[in-house]
Amino acid sequence: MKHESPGNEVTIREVGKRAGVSPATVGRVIGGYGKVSEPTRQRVLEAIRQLDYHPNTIAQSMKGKQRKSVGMIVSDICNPFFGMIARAVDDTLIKYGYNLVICNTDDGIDKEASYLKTLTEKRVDGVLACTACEVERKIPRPVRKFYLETPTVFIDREAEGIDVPVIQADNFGGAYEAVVHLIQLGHERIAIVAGGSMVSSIHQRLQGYMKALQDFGLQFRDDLVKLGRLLGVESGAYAARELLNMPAAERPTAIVGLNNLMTTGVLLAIREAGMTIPDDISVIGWDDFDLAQVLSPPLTVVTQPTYSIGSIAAEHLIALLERQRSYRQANDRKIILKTELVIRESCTSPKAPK
Amino acid sequence: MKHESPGNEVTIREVGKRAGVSPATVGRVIGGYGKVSEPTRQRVLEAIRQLDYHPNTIAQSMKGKQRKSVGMIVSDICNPFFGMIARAVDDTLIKYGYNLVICNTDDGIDKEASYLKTLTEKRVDGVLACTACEVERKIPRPVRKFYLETPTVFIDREAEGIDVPVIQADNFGGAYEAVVHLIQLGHERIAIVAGGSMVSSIHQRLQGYMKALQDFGLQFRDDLVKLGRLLGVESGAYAARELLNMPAAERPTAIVGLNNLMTTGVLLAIREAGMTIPDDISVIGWDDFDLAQVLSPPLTVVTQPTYSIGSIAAEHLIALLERQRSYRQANDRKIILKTELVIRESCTSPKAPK
DNA sequence: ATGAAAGCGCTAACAT
DNA sequence: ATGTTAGCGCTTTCAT
Repeated sequence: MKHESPGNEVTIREVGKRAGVSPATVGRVIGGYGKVSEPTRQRVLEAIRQLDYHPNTIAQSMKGKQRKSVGMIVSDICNPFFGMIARAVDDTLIKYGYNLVICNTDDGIDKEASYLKTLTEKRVDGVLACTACEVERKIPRPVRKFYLETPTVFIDREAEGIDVPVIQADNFGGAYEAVVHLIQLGHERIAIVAGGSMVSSIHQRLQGYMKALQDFGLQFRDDLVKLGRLLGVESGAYAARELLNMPAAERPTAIVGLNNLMTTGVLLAIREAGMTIPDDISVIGWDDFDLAQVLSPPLTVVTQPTYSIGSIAAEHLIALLERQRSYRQANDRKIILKTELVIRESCTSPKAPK
Repeated sequence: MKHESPGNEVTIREVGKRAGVSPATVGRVIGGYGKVSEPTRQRVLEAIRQLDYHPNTIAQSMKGKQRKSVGMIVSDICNPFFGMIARAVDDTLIKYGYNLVICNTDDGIDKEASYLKTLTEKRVDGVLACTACEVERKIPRPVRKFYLETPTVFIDREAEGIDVPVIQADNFGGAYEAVVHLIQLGHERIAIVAGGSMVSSIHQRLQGYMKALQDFGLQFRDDLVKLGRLLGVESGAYAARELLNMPAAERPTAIVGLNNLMTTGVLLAIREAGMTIPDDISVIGWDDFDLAQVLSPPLTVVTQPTYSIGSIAAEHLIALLERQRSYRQANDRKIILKTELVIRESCTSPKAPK
């Protein structure tokens, strides 16, 4: 375990000694500032090579420099949606030399608060957050304070009264379109299965759902809206089972899953119940995935440009960090990207309409 | 943008002033070392609260302390396998107060080398790596050097001549079992679709495949082993198409996909070709996933204890970091976890056995 | 063009 | 029990 035994680290000073120059000069060549003559420069570079010197960014940070790292708050990196976001973010950040610190909150606001605390202590330059803050729930003081004081870009979700830029999909529109699609097919009892907590994106989707019902004169029934206790496949299956166990006359003829985990759960429950899609029940998922085309039948889904959401958010944060004024303007505080309804074969008209 | 404007940071010194004590005393209370009287301690705590002081871990690191952060090398965090590993790792690390820095290499050794460089510069305490190093390929000097000098635990893959602990599944055994299953069903032309590069875990699976063929007196045909160019669904589909386009007498009667992306690609290609599973062709996947049960037919897969691999690796690294000695012993340098063949309905006996 | 020296915020002897 | 002081490795004036 020779790594980092205090004291044996190669420093700027030793490089200087080796190259026959002062530490300051070495600093200039590695930092690329000030003036260094070409021959000196080469000698220093050679010494760096020989000693296998690596600048200590920790020490650099001490002199007011950036840490070149940003934190990312997600519910769960296992979830392909967040995986894709994280990937997009990392791809973008690395172009600017930043590293990504991942924090899984499971949508728990306390876990989020705790991660935020360690991120502050680590003095990350900024954060990208799929916050666990819920609609109409009070936000812990330290959480609000953190987001207000630290360069932050929200992803997918926003939080009331925390005015930072947010990049998200058109959740309202996407849900509206999906529900209208079902209504036009003749469905009148359309259920929604959402998981976890009442985060802003889910809230928006629910609003889109309700607006569609309303626009088409359909009665809203709150027993058709299932909010799983947690965000997970099993939770989605549980909710779907409740729906499927209703008496035939009340039972929904269509279900829309508000995220991929919930949708998987719905699919599981339908198979369990021995029902077939779309003959017995129509299904729409949220977020596309490769296997969707391979399911029998191929699944109709609402797609959002997940990768773009991540990369735009990251670019936005970088702009904030490099202090570009233009990004503090009101008109790009909120970027909403279009969703798309990809119609495959999991929806038809209900057997006995009405 | 008031965050971190140099100079306005609340320091130990201001806290001291506020509490009427020296900076050193403040350090003692936040660090929990040395002796502080209870009243003083309370005054300091109060000052910390009032000023909303947060210790600067960057500065702490300067005094030889740990950074409390570890890097993690993966191919692609989007891949559910790596997502799950990352999740397990983060869950474990956070218990010990460490944070996780994610690095996506796309299995490119140069990208890996470049991330390793920034991780050294950031002086992470250690790293967990699904290395991109391939079997029988030379490893860049800096990469080998890094792994040898930095506390490292390999995950899923190892690298020749880099003697660090590794946690992995029984790739050989898992593949052997899957292939024997197929052979016993009567298959004689069994294809393998692997993606990306010849990383040690894939190599081991291939060995298991070959051993099974050999043990049962089946001829190895290298046109039945497809190594996709990249690791991705499309690459898997491409490979599978080549297999399916073979003349019927040569065409494989079974395909095993060596990871979830490849398997998805195989499924896609089979559907495209209008073939049905398992009547026209049997399929086994690697790595289980929730939707596997919902496919028609439900997919037979080789499962590995992914979460455990991640958490064991993380625990191992922590032990290396905090307890050093005991974990440097030979007998736990390599931990191999059992796989399991989950038999569902995607395999039957081939229609016209020879 | 290069060097000397003063910190950045904190820890850890060493004093008192 | 608490204060003083000297760095950690680097950047950055200010001299030379």
